[in-house]
Amino acid sequence: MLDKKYLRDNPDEAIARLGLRGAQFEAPLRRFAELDIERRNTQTELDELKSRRNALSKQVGELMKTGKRDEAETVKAESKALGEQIDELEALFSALDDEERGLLLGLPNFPYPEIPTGGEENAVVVSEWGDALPAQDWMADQFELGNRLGLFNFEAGVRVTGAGFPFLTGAGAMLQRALINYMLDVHIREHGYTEVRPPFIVAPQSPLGTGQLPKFGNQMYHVHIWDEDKPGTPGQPDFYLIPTAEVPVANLYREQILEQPGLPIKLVAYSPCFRVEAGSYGSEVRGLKRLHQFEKVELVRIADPERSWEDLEEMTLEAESILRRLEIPFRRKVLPTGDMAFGSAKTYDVELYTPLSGWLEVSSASNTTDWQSRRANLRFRKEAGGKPEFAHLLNASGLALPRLVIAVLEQYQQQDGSISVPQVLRPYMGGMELIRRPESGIPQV
RNA sequence: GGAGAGGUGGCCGAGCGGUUUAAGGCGCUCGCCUGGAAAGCGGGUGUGCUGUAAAAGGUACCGAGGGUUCGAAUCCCUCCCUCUCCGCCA
Repeated sequence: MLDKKYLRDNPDEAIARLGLRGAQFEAPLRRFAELDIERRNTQTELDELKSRRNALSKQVGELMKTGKRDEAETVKAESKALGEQIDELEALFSALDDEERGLLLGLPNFPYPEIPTGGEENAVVVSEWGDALPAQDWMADQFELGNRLGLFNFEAGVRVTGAGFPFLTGAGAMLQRALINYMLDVHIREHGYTEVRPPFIVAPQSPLGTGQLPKFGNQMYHVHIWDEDKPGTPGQPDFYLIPTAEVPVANLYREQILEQPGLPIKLVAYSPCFRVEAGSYGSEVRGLKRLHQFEKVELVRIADPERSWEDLEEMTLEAESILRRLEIPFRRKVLPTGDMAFGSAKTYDVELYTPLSGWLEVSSASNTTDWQSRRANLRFRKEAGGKPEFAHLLNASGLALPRLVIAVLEQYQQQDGSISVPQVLRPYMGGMELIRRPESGIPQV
């Protein structure tokens, strides 16, 4: 959510800044300006009426006490009339206030000044690391490798749930678990994060705080509690499955004022992620590239506004450090204004390189500045007795798993068809050095 | 899921229709006192909106929402949550 006072005082600047996102926000911003004036005038008037009613009511009390019943009745009548005016004005006020709030909830964050404008094609690669491993004739892609080695089972996933919900099996499941544990350990032990195990199902207030609601509810799975009285007519969703751990973790301190918390607060969370991901199917997203359910280790920082841009740089490096340790080449892009998430002021995407699947996004690191914290009403006090101020909220995947698994499979495959387990993961896989086709195990069909 | 109790300021806790601008206490803070400190005494001590150059002031908030009333922390309705006991359960 943007700062009302800023919008009020700098309407043209606000229009120009949001204009950088491509879409037109002039109309809602102009409407906001109108509403804001009307709302405030209404409130002033309303407060005045209430003040008078309070005085009259007090007067009634005194008159009753001193036995002046008739006079009390007169004042009562006056106060009642006032009350009717108040009710009317109150209705107007809440209509204006609701519309204003709705408008504000529908506005994205201001982009950071120096980032490129335009769509996806304008993303700028700002750094690259590692040497891309060229594809060889004998190499197989992730889908074939996984099937051959019995690492996952897509058909079974379709049977059990539907497309996009694969089983990981055998060494595939172990590899995934090893990566999760390894990444958590790196962030906890070396980057100073505190681990959080969040709820995977959240009430609507939480995605409202992070910005998925009210505009993007159709990208999340809804959970309804069965109501005997009105089966089949769910109405308002009761809960959502989290699309990322960012949602519960960024809401950890929602509605709180943190007293001299010593920012940044660094949180790392593993979670499954559920996304509807309408559209875009076919061979391009075959295998593990795009799923309805995937897993992720997520970094969240609650930052001091004065140094949140440094926090963004640090977090991106922390995400990238996983790839360095696994010796997987990657590059970093700055997303242009038109390609950023709604709440982000600046986003880096980290893409790893795989021999057969090419560049794949495995992390997205964003500074949402005070946009999310305003929605979530997350504040802190820098010094005792000081004014509460909105913290900055940042998030970065550290990292998303399926595509990381793709990279490990494709890059670490051997000519004999096995996959060599990356050094750093071996302790997490009981010392396993090679993933081979199991001679015995569960049937694959 | 059943029965009972309860949700009040940073914390404890009173209030159960009108001197509540929420008693009292604790904590915090400022001042007085003191050589210094403790004790004691006195003042201050929330958040949002509004307002202002800044103040002052106004208004709302006693779990949430609605209702009754001239007036609601207080009465009524609905919901949420916490605690105790029972049941069920990984």
